[in-house]
Amino acid sequence: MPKRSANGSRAGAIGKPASRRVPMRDFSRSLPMALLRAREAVMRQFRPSLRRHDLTEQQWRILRALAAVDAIEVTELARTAFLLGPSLSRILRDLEARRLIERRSAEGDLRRGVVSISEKGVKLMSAVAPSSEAIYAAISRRYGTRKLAELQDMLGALEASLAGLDLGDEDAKLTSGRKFA
Amino acid sequence: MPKRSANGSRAGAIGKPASRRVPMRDFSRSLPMALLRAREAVMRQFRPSLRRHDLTEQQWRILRALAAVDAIEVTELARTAFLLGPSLSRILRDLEARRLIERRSAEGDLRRGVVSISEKGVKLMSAVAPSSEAIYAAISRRYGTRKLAELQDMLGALEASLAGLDLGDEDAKLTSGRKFA
DNA sequence: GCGAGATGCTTAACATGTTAAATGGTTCGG
DNA sequence: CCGAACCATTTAACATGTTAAGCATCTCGC
Repeated sequence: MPKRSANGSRAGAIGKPASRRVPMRDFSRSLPMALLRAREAVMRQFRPSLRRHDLTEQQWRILRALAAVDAIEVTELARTAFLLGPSLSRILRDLEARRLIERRSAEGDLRRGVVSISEKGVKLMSAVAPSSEAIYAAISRRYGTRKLAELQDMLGALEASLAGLDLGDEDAKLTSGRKFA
Repeated sequence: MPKRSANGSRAGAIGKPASRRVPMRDFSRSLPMALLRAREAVMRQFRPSLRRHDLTEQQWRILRALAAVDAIEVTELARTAFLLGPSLSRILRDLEARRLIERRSAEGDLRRGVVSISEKGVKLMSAVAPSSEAIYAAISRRYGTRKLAELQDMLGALEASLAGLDLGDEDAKLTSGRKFA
């Protein structure tokens, strides 16, 4: 596909680094990037193990959440496994098809779905958990158990400090002012 | 702690919490979850602002990376913006269609693509950067600037400590190389 | 009871993450 | 030169993230 813009000219319009024109924090100091990179470094360790059991990261999160309780409503599960409704809905459909979970509806409220892990799901967890724990132990050893706990605390504190902050409309003040009541 | 045992729970009846049968770290102490939640808490602040400018998080990452340089090869950009090739390929196609970036191919090697931000892209960045910086400042204020720097350091250290570790085959040792059926 | 609104979940639509395969270009041994 | 191996990027296929709609059910005021 020779779709490229065949711009044979000497990069004419391409000027100097825009960083001089658009003042902006150095990319490497972006907190979201740091969190993303750290998480990816961690997940890279787990993914092959999950993959060998045909589990995605999210499916594993759901099974773990289900394994800790007897049964749980879908909305509550979404909160626990930190998944949005639509994602959870799709994943539950697949996990049910694989018979790793069981569903019914809540008594007295047919809107609510109640989910629980199946025996087959428990067996799968038993197969995965040992290696998962081993990997976690290796990470903890490598990074330092104490430091790891400290990191967890700081992450929790960050989350807590931003809870209910909602800065999302900051630039509304900068640009146009309030649009909504 | 009770040991895991397939104690033949009744079929159909939903048994007791599987946590008794599958020993596993408490879900709330999962490092990947903590990182995910923290990152989401941060990104939740930025997303509305980006959305007002019709930018996704990844598109913004790319523009930021491009703004810091004159031009950059696709592979290098993927590393900088921490995106996989296929994702980057799609996003560049869209950004080019919106004329926010410009592409050409490297002299002497037609395989390599070279990307740079366009004037229009720079203008867009100029429109977004102020609110982005304001949000970042608010987060820093709220969490503590010093603490934030410390967190960044610890995240970097975590990433570094896991670099080249690759525990992915840990459970191959545990399961004796059971083949997938 | 009953109809409007609220609630719980699912579906739709589009963008990205992820792995595998394909495409086009380059390099190098013979 | 020639073709095989290699390299950079893209395309393909499937799963999830994200927002908006859609459906069924429930609640409540009248």
